[in-house]
Amino acid sequence: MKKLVLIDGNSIAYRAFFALPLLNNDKGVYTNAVYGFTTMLLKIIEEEKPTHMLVAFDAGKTTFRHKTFDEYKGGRQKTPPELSEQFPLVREMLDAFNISRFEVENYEADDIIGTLAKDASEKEYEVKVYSGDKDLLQLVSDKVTVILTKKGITNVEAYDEALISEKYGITPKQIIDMKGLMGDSSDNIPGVPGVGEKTALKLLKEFGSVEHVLDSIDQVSGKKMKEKLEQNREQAIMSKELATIYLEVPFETELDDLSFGDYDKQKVVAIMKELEFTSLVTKFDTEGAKAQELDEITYEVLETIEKRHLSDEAALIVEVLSENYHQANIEGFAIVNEKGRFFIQTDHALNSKDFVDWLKDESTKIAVFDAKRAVVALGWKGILLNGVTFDLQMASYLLDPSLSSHEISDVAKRKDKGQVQEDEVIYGKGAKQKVPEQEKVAEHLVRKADALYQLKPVLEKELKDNSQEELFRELEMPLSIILGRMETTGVKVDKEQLENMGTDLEGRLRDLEQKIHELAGGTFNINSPKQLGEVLFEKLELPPIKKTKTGYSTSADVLEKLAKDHEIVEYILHYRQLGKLNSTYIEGLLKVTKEETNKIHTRYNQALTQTGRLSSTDPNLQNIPIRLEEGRKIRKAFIPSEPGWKMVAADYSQIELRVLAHISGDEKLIEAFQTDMDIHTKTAMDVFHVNKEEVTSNMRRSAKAVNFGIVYGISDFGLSQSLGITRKEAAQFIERYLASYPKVKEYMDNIIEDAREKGYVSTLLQRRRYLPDLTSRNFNKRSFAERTAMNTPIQGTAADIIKKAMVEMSSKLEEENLKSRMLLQVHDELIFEVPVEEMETMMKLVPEVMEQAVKLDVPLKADVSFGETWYDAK
DNA sequence: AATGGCACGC
DNA sequence: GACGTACGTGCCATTA
Repeated sequence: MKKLVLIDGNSIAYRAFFALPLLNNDKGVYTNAVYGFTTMLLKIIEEEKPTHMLVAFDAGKTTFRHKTFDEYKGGRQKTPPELSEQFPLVREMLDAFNISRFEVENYEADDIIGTLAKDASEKEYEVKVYSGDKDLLQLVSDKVTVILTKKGITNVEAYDEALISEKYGITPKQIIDMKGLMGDSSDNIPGVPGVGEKTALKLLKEFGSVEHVLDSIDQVSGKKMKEKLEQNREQAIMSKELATIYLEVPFETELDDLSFGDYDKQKVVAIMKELEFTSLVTKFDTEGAKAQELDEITYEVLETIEKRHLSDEAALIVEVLSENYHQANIEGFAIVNEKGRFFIQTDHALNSKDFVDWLKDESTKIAVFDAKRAVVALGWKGILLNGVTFDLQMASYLLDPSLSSHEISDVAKRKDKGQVQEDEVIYGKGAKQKVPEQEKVAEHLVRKADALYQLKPVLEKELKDNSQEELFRELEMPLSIILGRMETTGVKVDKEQLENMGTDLEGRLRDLEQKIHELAGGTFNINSPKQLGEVLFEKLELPPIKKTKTGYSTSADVLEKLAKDHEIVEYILHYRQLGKLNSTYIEGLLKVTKEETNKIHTRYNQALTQTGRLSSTDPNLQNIPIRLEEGRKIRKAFIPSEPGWKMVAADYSQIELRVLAHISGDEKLIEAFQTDMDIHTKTAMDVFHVNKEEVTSNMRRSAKAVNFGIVYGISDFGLSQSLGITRKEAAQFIERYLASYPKVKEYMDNIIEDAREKGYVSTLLQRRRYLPDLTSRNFNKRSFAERTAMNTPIQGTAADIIKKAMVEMSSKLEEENLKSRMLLQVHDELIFEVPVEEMETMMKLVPEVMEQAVKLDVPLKADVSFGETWYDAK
């Protein structure tokens, strides 16, 4: 069946404008109304799947209604200029979607919609009308549904005859009579004074229409009402006339002209990108992006790969599709070099001695995308890849870590080199991901290799211009290989230990659950914040301290405040704590432990964080509990993979604050570290102006929180939260801190100024972070950017340092022929497994290498310890 | 499949 | 005067 969707353009744009905050893109163009409008369009297209579509706009200022009543729509607020300027963008978007739009002189959007709705229903179309204006309800029939915006923009309500009758007790046609009686202040339709919705509906239920009410005034109850109706006869008739949608608007357009479906997705995406609707682009791209038109590319599919196809310099694609590349399939290879463009099937490639030898050759210069992925995936198959000198992902990340994607396709577009489709277009995503026929894969891989080949010199030049060559070549590239080796080595877990802990936890969780249900007087899901909120704040009537956007907050800090009010709370907190341990750590870790070896192989993401830190996934081994003893026991399950070996852990002591002392040059801080003082006590002494003996545990706690704030760039609000004090007090704390360390204050001020001028901040080893928001007019954005400017050089330099230590540590292990293995990195900590005979060496070597990784004006300090398990290495 | 709330580490 | 306030990962519940 044919389906026509009619959209009241002005009404939806208005709704979107007022429902959304005033967004703008980086060119300062306001975009909230276009954004809302587009969201609505996408939703309509997806849900309604219309065969025909039209957006109607109001034309000009005067319409035929002004002849009837020249004050029609009088007193209306002028359209805000921030909205008016968005209408051309809305039209542009509609054109990209190939959606018909028009306006007709002298008529309103309503009339166009009414006329078409009538025409279409006569031709047996299903008609859906989208608007925010209740007037349109008069169009509802068995063929026509009117969908009104309720709240926001995508929250809507569909009105059919039944719903109108249920809500108002009248027919759609009587909506006009209702308006005639009650008027409409937004359109300046007068109606009958003193008659509102209630009275109008009552009258209509009794008399049926405006005319019948007026004919039967003597039967209307109430003297006052009779008088009013009598006095406003003409006004009521006129109001009804004004509210009536005109169904005979003259225009040429035929329904067939409104067909919808065929449009240029690239064009839509282009506009979305221009307006910075990134979330919509991703959504839209994956939903329906058709293969874009690309220029042809020539390549050979090689069955046997020989020396004549290979050369010292090449771009290589090792296509590993699964997100987790450990023991993963390789879908194929592509090579682009001066000899041509080649695709090779995986089995052909790995069976070719020439090819495998070429991969192993250390003297080649191979460019890849995501070196670690390629090396690790090949490594699991027993193939060495040794000649990688360029990783496009890494280069793009170092040049600008804030970019949301460093994918070849995106870098290619950004730099306008090569034509590459996004992987998602070729393979799909989620459950629908699949590998298409070989021809498609071959072309895609070749295009990627080709782009890589072209992009390498471009990004190399940029790295050089940024003085980031060394960071790239000497630090991150070697580190990626080292991390790959750590991941492949994996860390052994004592499964039985985990399982036993799990059994214990499950028992205790059951007991706690029972106790909680008892105290609550009924069963509910404690894991559901919604249900928990109802129990605590409604059933038990505890004071709701904080709200979230969906209901009551039940977070730990709220519960802690409630603990004194009801016994149940401490049980819930305990339940949460144990539940977390069981689901995330016990079950989570068991799930990812490799059966045959009892090893866990995490993956580090080296091209993600804005500061230069690593992150770890699948599982995340950088957030294994330590703070509470209960959780810390999880670490007992991490053990050496060889009998008799031990775990060795070394962590930097206060590395960030030492970095701060170095870059600020603050004498007091430097001295504190040179004499290896307890830095939090020292801070307390300086901030509270007391001597060492007078520092109370509370003073030290506050000082520690301030130091924490410095390291992580938190706001006065953040500090107030962690100390449980007011924002003002927190701000004073920070002020006093800065007054105590004037050089730190100077550094903070200077770095912001410097970053504003240059547009970015850098770390010791030239890592960069751009901060465009430093000049934002938005106070929040600007403050955030300022804190980032102060914090990133500190945290980023600390990241540089430990990375450098890792590279050096790796060389040392190799040079000295040590069997010890580096296993994990947790931001300021390195974990090794070490054979007994190397214990002495390693206990000395590891902290030495870490402490000497860079030379600062303060000493670096690394504490090292060992044990049978990670837990014992403390 | 996406979003929100919560909690873990640094 | 309000905004919404280190980052990153992963679990569970809820909703679409």
